[in-house]
Amino acid sequence: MARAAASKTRTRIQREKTELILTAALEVFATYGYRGSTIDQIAGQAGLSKPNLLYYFDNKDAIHSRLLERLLETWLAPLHALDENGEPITEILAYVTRKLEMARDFPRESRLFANEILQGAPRILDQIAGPLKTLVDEKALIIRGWSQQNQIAPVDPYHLIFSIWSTTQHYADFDTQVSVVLGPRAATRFDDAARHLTDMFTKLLRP
Amino acid sequence: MARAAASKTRTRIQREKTELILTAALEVFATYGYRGSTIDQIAGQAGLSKPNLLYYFDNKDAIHSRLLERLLETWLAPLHALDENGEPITEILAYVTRKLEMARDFPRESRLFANEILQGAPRILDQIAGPLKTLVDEKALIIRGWSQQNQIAPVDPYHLIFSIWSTTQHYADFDTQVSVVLGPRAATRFDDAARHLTDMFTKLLRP
DNA sequence: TCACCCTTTGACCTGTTGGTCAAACCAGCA
DNA sequence: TGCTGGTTTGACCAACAGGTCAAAGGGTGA
Repeated sequence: MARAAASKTRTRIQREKTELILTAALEVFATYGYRGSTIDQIAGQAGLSKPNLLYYFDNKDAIHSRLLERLLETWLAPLHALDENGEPITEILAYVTRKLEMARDFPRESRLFANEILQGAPRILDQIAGPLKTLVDEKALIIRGWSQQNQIAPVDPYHLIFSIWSTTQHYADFDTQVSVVLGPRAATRFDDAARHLTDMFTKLLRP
Repeated sequence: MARAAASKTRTRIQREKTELILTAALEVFATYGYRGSTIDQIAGQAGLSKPNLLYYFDNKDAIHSRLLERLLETWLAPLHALDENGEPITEILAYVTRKLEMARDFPRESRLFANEILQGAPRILDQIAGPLKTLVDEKALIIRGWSQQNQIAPVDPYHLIFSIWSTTQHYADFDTQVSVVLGPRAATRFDDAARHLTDMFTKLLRP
């Protein structure tokens, strides 16, 4: 077992190198998926030798797992923030906006997640079936309540959430395609997307 | 070079085995991506030995390339069918429906495509920048025309198309997540999605 | 039926990948 | 300044992956 992993990170160097490795690994895993990525690639990206990297993490899987742990928190935060007591349409539009900002600011996290789900979520199925599903169920109930009180148009809350996830994450996961198709217009893709999605979900939800 | 690849497929066995291999490879590549898949895996899935598989295809890349070639045709067909002379909203909703049916009936093709784009589209960038972009530009022009003639509400045609792609393909690419989150409701996910998306795009486009 | 060519396979080769280890190296504190 | 324990590395290993090849096995038309 790697020395540094035997106990909680304590020295300055350990903190720095661990972070360095995770950043490099995020880049690599997000692009090639777990099986498509190699330790050498990650080490190279981090500017370390392979044995040096393995001094900080027990093995390839440990790096990946650590990334996924962190990911879920970040990932669920925006939905968590959806407030039952806020103005319904404002709340949902704010959620859309936050998700789109995450696609813009954390595209690698989005791709890491996409890769994992595409492969059948072998390593995070528990988290999907547990915390994620719980949170979605909870928020779906709130949205259904808003529907029933006629504060928003009648809508299937689950498929609404899927629509928000898919449309926003598309700008991270399929950025290659989006940018090529848009050509020069790609420069303003996130602003244009914000306008488009705000418009779309407003029209969908207005009672 | 593989014997069978030297000339156009001619014998019965060649036709059958080639098809068998491509089907197996689609399954494997769609799940693990190019680098994450092995020839042994594909051979195993097809019930063949590795050398036997390599008798029909020169190498791993040849199998993958063949799949991608076929994919683009299938992939662009529904958009191609969008008819300038049809009733605008009907045409676009029909496109949404067709795309959703493809997500339901050809999820592996969708995932293969998603995997390729996620990795930066190294092997189909030309096709994206060429035929795909050309087709999208052409159809975007039609949609813009409909907008300007007030047959549909003003909308950014490119981002409309992205929304259609993302929402429909989500049900193929993220099926693991969708099914887990929906739980027992998952049984009717495609019908529910059809209703939801029809509703959403109708409201978006109605002038 | 038999020859011919298509098909299949076991053995093998080479490069890659995940991972180990002992030894060298270095940072910081007594 | 000299320990001491954290850090780094080159060399190495076993398993795996892509791909080759010669030889054996079959299907089918003459």
